[in-house]
Amino acid sequence: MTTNTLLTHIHQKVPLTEADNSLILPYFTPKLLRRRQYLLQEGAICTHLSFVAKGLVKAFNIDEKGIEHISLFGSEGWWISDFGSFVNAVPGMLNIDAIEDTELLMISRENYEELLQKIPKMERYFRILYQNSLVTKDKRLISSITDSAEEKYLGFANNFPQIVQRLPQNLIASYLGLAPETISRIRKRQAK
Amino acid sequence: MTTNTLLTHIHQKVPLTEADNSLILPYFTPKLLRRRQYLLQEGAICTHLSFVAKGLVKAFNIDEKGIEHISLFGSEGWWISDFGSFVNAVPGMLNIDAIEDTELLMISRENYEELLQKIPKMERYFRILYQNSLVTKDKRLISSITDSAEEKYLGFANNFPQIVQRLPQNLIASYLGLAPETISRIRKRQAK
DNA sequence: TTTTTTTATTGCTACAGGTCAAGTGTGGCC
DNA sequence: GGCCACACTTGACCTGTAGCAATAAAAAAA
Repeated sequence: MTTNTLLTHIHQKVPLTEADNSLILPYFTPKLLRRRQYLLQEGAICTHLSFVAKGLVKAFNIDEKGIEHISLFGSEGWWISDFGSFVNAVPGMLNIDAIEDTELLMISRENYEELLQKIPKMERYFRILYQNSLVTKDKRLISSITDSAEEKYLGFANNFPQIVQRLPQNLIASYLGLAPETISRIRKRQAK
Repeated sequence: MTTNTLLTHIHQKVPLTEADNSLILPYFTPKLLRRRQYLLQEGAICTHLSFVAKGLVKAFNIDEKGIEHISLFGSEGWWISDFGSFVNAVPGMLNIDAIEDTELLMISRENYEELLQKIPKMERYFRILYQNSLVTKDKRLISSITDSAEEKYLGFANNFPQIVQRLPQNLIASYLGLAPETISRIRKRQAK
């Protein structure tokens, strides 16, 4: 069941009892997303955090030239949202849509706040989750400033071997801030 | 007093009583850093989180070519550490040193863990702190991928007007992933 | 103050990676 | 099977920004 994925994921960070489980689950609503379907569009306020139980989604913004910049992929076990918009309840600039058919578990801002207040373990869970996310983002930031195109691609392919296979390379390019042609040339060089 | 800066900062996110204050403070140790003095060097395990009560520090890594890449500045009210190294207790790749004479309040990993367990308000404080940091880092990441050199510089100058004044432009360049000459040319263009 | 060190400016040149365009798969689907 | 839509490849060219070097200016040290 899709809720198991979530509970397992939380359990990895904070031990949960059966009682905890049944306390937590009512805060979440399941949602199915079909390939290409939008979860969020630019300008809207992001009202939910979404846990990806199955599938693959992407979050991206569109610049003045109309070019998509993917800032985040979400596959099994990842959370996805326009976090800035969610946290501050302001209109965001991110779009989120599904790359594959996707199963989500969503929690609204009100439920999120209540969950954190009522269940200290969940406050702890999110503190640890964010702690780890920060470490990951730091690394990505350093890579985006320090690394060459080739290093960026290889680093990504290394860190997310499963996901790379499921993604067309133009999406990888967008995520890494490279042109699709550049990825093509890098792959060619690698295949030597 | 330097501890006031910290308590005020925490208080902005979670209300504290006088009793809370005196419960929290013993977990921290003050430390003075003189200009150019190192707080942490590459390869070491980062054992403390440091709150900057006064002054200015920078965190940076050094690439194979010996070039410094600044990933973070810390001035009054900011936390600084090699977070990845701190969280996972592994050797880090960041150096931290003082740009100005600096007053820190430091907390060790053991004290940090204990503080979080014993004082739920502090668990909450750090969850909120990390939540906000994530939003900031997301923005920075998008900027580093989407923006031109000029947009990066102007965005930074806009977001941190106070800090820009205190920084030589080669450090700003390093932070933004640009050459110092590029900053110089941008400033010249702006001055038209 | 004078000296030394650090930082900033500016012109010239080089190159990584972007852009454009044309051509080549390749898989779904009527 | 043939058509359409995408994704990928490859070459030719362009451009923003880096790198270098020499000089000037400013800040720190003595």
